[in-house]
Parts: sequence; structure tokens; C-alpha cells
Amino acid sequence: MGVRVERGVAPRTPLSRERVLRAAVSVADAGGIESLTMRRLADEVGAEAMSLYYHVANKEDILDGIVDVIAAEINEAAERVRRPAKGNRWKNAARARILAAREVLLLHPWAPAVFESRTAISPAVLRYYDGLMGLMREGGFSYDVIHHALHALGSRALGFTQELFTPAGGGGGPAAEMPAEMAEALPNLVGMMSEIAHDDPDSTLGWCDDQAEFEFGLDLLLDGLERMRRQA
Amino acid sequence: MGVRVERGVAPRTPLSRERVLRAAVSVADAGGIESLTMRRLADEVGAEAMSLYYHVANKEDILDGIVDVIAAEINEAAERVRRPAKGNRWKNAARARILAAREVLLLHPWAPAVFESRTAISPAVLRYYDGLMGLMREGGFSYDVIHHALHALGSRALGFTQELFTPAGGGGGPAAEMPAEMAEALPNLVGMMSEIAHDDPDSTLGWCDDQAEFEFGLDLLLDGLERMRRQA
DNA sequence: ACCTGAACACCGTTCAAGT
DNA sequence: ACCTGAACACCGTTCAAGT
Repeated sequence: MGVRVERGVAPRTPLSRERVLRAAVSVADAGGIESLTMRRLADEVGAEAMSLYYHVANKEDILDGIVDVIAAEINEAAERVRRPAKGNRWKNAARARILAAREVLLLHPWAPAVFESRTAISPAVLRYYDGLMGLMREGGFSYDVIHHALHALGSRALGFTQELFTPAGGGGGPAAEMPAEMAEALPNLVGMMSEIAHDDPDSTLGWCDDQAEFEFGLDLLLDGLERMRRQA
Repeated sequence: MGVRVERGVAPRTPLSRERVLRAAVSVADAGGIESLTMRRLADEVGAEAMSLYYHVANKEDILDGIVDVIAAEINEAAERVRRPAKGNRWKNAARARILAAREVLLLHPWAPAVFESRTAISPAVLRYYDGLMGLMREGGFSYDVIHHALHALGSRALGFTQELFTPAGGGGGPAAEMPAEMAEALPNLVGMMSEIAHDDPDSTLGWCDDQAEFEFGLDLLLDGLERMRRQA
């Protein structure tokens, strides 16, 4: 019984930038982005923290890299969406792509914040936006309006909106838990919540339907753009 | 010549939560949010890092606090906006308030990212949104549509959009600096940029007008909401 | 060529101790 | 009541050294 064999150390597949980035996505998926440290990531790939620097410049480079990995995943999903043959073609196609992108991002809840923290631009994100531009070109939009449209959509084009606050409190109780003095300063919020409580007494918790709200905002923008298209 | 006097140690104004938060805003304004460390902040107020914990729970509490400070600043600016007497009243009023909020945020470039990183809700932010709701109520909107509207506007209601990428590269050259293989994969982006270069040869750098783009997106949303109001 | 151990500078935070 | 010094655990990163 050879000692070496007994140790059971599987011949480690060598590290690479790609393997590091994939492991980083796994770590973030499992424990959130704040759990993604160089030491934790090294554990994940079965190496020491310092080994990572051979394949990756630094942590910023890793963050840039995982954004690109997720964006590539989004592109794959977007390409699988088949183009509608009838109806408002550019709009239906753009809508479907964006919702496909959203589905990918829902699997990586940490990703939106990292996307927004990047200063470098991900090539895969560029490719995604380029595809959206293509749909709008086919629909007859000018580059000028397309440019405005991309700004107006912003991160929504990639399938996410960063919520500043959830009106009814995401999981916490709303009006009931609010101090009285505070309620006085927020008559409209209180009014809205009591109307909801009246209409649907069970809905205080988890009231906002993120998906429905996302689609509402998306359609508001796409419909506005469509109107501009028809006027041009 | 008394030694004590000669030391020239001014009788330090005592620390307080408010003083700590105001100093934190100063530090972030001067050096960006990443320069805001407990030790640096302590320097700013002329104390040791550990003293801060007497007035503030921890760093998260400071971040929650400075968001509230900025939001209060926004509320002051929003209240100074006088209500339009004619035209589309709710819309013009909302638009003016939002642009006033934006002006405040432009003075604190670090703030948007911190706003979005908060999990606790700032009372001052709630007050701001409540005011916006009030305008919409006066315009005749139902709570239901108002709720959708707040989600659709998102951070734009507070005057900012977090740009994912600047189409023409914020300050860096665009098409010219792109590797040829990459350009092939981005036909629409390249097309757009060459059209711009043709129309206005000097505009490659700093091409996107953030303020104009912000207003374009804002009007797209407000106009869409106004249309819903008239249909109801 | 690829990986690692030891070490450094710098975080946020605790705790016992000072006035 | 308010502030501080020393210390701890944990970061990202460097560098010289191993195979």
C-alpha cells in the first residue's frame, strides 16, 4: 500500500483564468458577493490564495471577469430566444430577450451590484447591447433614437433594476410597524398601504411582485419608444 | 507662559452622531467613498477611530446615516421648487422636483452607489417618495398606478441612473481604439459610432450628455404615465 | 511554468482601561 | 459620560523561494 496513493490526492486539474472565474461565480452564488475573498476562492479551487495571482491580475480583474462570464451566459440565453414573426416585431423581440436576460440574472442575485460597480466594460455586455441595437435597427429606428433608448433602458435592458426601497417593506410589515409620528409625515404612503390592506388583508407581506413591476416599467419604456418610432 | 495654553489645543467641540455623519459626507465628497474608513473619519473629527463607536453603531450605521443626510438635503431642495400653476401640473411638478434632486446628487458623486447598497430604508428617502406620491394623487392617479410608477421610476425618481457602460466610452476613444476582431462582432455599435464621427468629427470624446439622456428617459416615463392617467 | 510560505499594510471591531 | 491604546481577526497583495 503505497503511501502516495493512500493520500488520495487526485491529480489536480491545473488552474487557469477560466477555472478561477468559474469558481468565483460558484462562491458568489453560494455565499453572496461578500463571501468572495481571495482566500475563500483559493479554497474552492484547492490552492493557496497567492496562486490565483498567477492567472488573474487582482481582485478587480476577477470582478471584471465574472461580469463577463455572466454576460456571456445572458448572451447564450438571448440567442436562444426565437424572433417573433408577427406583431410588433422589434418590440416583442427586444422584450423577450430582456426577459431572458432577467431569468439568468435571477440565478445570480449578486450580479446586478457587481455589474454596476464595474468601471471597465465587459465585451460580452457590449455584444448584448449590440444585439439589442440590431433589433431596433431592423425596426427602423435611427441611431440617434437607439442611443437615447439604451440610456433610457439602462440596466433594465440587461434584465434588472436595483430597488432603492420596497414600498411595502420587503418582508417586514408596513404601516402597522411604523411609529405614529413617522406615519404623520408620510400620509400618502400610509394611505396607499391602508388601501391595500383593505382590498387584500393578507397581502401586507411580500406585496410587491418584482417580476410584474419589472415588466410594467419595461413596457412603459418600450411603448414610449414604439410611439416615437411611429411618429418618425 | 503656561505650557497648557502654548500647546494651542482648541477646546474640542464634542463628538456627536450628527457631527460624525457630516464629517463622513465631507470625507466621501473629498476622496470618494473608498476613502471613507473609520480611521480616516476619526482623523477628520480629530479623534481616534474607536471613539466613533460611542456615537455610531458601526460602519453600516454610518452608511445608512449619510444616505439619510443626503436624502434630507434632497428634500430641502425639492421643497424649494415651487409648484407650477399651469400646464400639466403633476408632471411639471414631479419633473422639477426630480431634477432638483439630481442637482443635489451631482454634488455627491459617491452617493448613488451608497443609496443602492443600503438594505435599511432611509426615513428621508421615504419622505421624498411620499411627496412625489402626493403630486401624483393631486393629478388624479390611483394608488395602484402610483405604486407601479414608483417602481418604474426607481432611482430615477431620486435623480440618478447608474450607467452600465457609456456607449461611446466615457472619455476614452471609441471605434478607433477597438480591436478589429471585436469591431466585427459589434456591427451596430460600430455603425452608430461612425455615423456620429461623420456628423460631428470632434464629438468622439465625452459624447454622451448625461443630463440630456437623464431627461430623455425621465420624460419617456412621465409621458407614458400621463397617457395612462388620461386613459383612466 | 506554475505554485507556495511568510510577511506587510490596512481594514472593522472588541475590550479593558483611562479621565 | 465620553474617549483611548492595545489587540484581534481578516482583508488584498508582494516577494523571494520552492518544484
